[in-house]
Amino acid sequence: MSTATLSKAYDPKLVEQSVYTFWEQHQLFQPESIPAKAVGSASENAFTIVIPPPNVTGTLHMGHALDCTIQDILIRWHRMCGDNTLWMPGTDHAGIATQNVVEKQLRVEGKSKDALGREAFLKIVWEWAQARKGDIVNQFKRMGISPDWQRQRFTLDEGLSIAVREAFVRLYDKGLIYQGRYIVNWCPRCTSAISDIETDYQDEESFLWEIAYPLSSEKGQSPEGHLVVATTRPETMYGDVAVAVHPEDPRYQSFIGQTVRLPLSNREIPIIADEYVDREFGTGALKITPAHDPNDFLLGQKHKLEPVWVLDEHGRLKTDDAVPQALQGLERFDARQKTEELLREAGFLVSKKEHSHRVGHCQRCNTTIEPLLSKQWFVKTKPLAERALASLEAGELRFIPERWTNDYLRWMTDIQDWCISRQLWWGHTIPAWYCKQCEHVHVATVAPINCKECGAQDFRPETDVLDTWFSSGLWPFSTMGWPHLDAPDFKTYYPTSVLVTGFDIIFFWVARMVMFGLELTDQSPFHTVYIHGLIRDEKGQKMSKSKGNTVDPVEMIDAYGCDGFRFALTSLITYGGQDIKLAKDKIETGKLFCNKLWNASRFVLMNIEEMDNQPVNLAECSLMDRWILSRYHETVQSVNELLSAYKFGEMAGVIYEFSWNYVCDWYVEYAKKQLKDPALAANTRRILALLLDGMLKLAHPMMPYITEEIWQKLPKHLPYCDSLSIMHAPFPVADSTQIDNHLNETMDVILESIRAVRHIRQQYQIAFNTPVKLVIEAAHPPDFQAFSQGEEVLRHFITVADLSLSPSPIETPVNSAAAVVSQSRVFILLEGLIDTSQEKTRMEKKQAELLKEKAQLDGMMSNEGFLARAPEAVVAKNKARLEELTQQLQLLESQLAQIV
RNA sequence: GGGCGGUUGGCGCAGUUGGUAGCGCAUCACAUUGACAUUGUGGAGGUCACUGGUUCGAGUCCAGUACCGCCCA
Repeated sequence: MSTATLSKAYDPKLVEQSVYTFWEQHQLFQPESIPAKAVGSASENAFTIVIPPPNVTGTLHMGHALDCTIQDILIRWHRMCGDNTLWMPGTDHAGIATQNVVEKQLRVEGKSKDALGREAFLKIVWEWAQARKGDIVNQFKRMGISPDWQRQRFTLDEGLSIAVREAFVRLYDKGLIYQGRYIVNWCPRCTSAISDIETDYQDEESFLWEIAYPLSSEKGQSPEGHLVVATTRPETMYGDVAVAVHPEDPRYQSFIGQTVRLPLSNREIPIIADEYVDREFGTGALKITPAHDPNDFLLGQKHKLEPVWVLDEHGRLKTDDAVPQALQGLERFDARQKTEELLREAGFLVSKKEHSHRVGHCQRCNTTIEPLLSKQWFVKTKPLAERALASLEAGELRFIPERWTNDYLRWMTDIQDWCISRQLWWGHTIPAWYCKQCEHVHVATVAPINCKECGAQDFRPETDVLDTWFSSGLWPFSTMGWPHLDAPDFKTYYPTSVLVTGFDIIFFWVARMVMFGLELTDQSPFHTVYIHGLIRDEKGQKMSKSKGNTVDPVEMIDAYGCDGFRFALTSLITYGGQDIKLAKDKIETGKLFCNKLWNASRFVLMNIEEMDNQPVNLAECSLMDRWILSRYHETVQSVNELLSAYKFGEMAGVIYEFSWNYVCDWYVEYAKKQLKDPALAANTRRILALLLDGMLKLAHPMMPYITEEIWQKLPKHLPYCDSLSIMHAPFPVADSTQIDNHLNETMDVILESIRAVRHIRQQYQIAFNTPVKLVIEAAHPPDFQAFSQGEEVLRHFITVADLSLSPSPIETPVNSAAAVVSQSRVFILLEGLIDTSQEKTRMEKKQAELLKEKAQLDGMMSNEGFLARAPEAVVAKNKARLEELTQQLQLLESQLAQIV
């Protein structure tokens, strides 16, 4: 990165790796390397983001690319603003997901986790996770992001594990964690409990079986001597402990209090009455299976019925007296079929009707969930949620876009206790020990010595591990050294500033971080949650491995370059957080923009080699100079405002427009002329250098590589180029005194005239470089002033042979084509014959446009309501515009009159 | 069933205090290399889903309808 000349086209492959290596070598991502601000403490100036830690399960996808691009933009911007900026990176151990993937791999090799044993299995998972972590970090680096890799964390790290145990014990001691026997969502494939929100419900076409349960009592008055129950799960009938009917159901009044015998297993169970029963559903008689159905469990509790377990952890019918021998050991769906057959044969099956209902599936492996009554650990969420809600109300936390607040509110308000124990091996073991003597439970950060209950010294440790989201919930402070309150990072960087993530994990993750943060640190872990949309494919479909429509971000980076890719992503972000449909031609746009920036820089660098180190001399500036500086400061101002407001898409648009449509299209072209003028060359170089430096700095957060590469080639003697890297160079600050709206209007007249003349040139097929004679009638004084000031600019852009400017009305020159600009007429003198019909068409078209606008304005201005109620400024603006329009129309009419 | 989001030129999308509809891509014409053909110049293209309301004025606010998508039960 030393020669000042650039190659003809931007080649990201030649730049990205060496630039990233440069950043890393100088440890520029570490907050310690940022020059400290003159005022404020390290903590006061801190800006912190913790990365949503990706699962070590897999590879990064487009969502990660978007997520980390947004974070990198914020981080690089704040870093350049001199903030004490920390971006904490890391990965998540992803309990179930990782264990599943490794188990699957073992199966391919003909091994199983149970054969290996816990210790050997965990060793393999660790190796696997370490390898994946490396892959993920490499992918992240390809994205050009700048987190402090020195601080990288993993949820199973020693420090984070200490935090997990500490948090568990504190919550347990406060009664916010408890152990209890409840129905949980059980995945028979993962052989673990999972939480409510890890369960996805899908509509399934199934059946409703109606089964006759014979009355066992002699007092039975039913002619058939039985009660017909309806069920979607006949295979669980061996675990029935009662049949329930509605207390006011006239059909079953006489049945209440009697008993029935379970077909096939012959166990006797009571008929009970409960208002919970829906009389309209099925037969109105409900079998109660408390061990295997959540609603039945509640009814069972209410009626003090002892549950009977008939399904084991693999979803097979148990080898147990309650289950008929023929069915013992059968998988649940086989058992369902077999049960149906047996019932049919024995004459108990009354009917089988088609029925569609919603069935829970494991989010990780899609296995049908088995509701199972078991002993699990839970977080009592209500008190935690109350604090979380209060902090939202107190304004300590906000969502962008705001609408997510409602979703978050509703979920927090209607929150269920959270099942946190998992029957897995990969994860944080729950810090609990059972006394082998008296079964007393001890919860502590370290193993107990003596039983508090009976004094025994023999303990059985808990084998269950915690839900991954438990450790993720501590992430913003466990990564900072909590529970050590004097840990330097915790003191300086906590609470963090912004959390950037997708809406899909608001409940899984964001909500839990807020609850834990408030409970354990007394502070909201961040003040702003920025929620972005999902990346979809070009047809708008969600990307998924099963659909095969996933796009690998690293492949996109290989093909289009990282900066082009990042620009494209950023420009597609909307403030409302709309999902993003990503097509390749959009990324192509980003690549083209990089090339444009590269070549503009190439031009500037080629021309500033000889430059001095003086600041721009405003007194020596031409109209064009002052105009581009005005536009530049305008751009700087809006980029800063847009970043403050998290409007990334607009920021990308503003930078693109300024660089391409202002600097490249106009200023660079004009600078070519000024550079040849000895009186202007030196100052022009200063302006070019200033603009290039500014553009690079503005774009750097979004496009880190190309901006660094080019910036390094700026002359080192420039006062604003003296830092080691653009990363630590100060972000541009607008000088509002240089923003000149009057000047912008003047230039608009000139630029519009240039376009009008170009249009006429094209119409008459006058070659671009053929000099033309111009006559301008500028009877409107401001126009005259504008043309007087901008004559040089006009001459340069339209190759003028001769130009005359009149402050008063003139006769229409013979053989001329005309355009009306502002309130003036611009004539091009044509040597050949004027195509009057073409002229007429153009004039009439313009006339029609203006008349339409005039009609609207006339309507408004003759409306008394408008004049009375509209703001004065609007009325004045309309009045001025109407005057201008009238004038333009007059000019057009006189022009048309002479064409005939 | 409840909630949320979307419907704007051929395509993809902007448009937050209501004041004459913008951008990118594609398209048409011209330009052939002096930073860039990964380019330049100019043009064409829209009754802002529909209905009604509020207002001097609605893409923008309110109510309802249709279609598409997501979340929750």
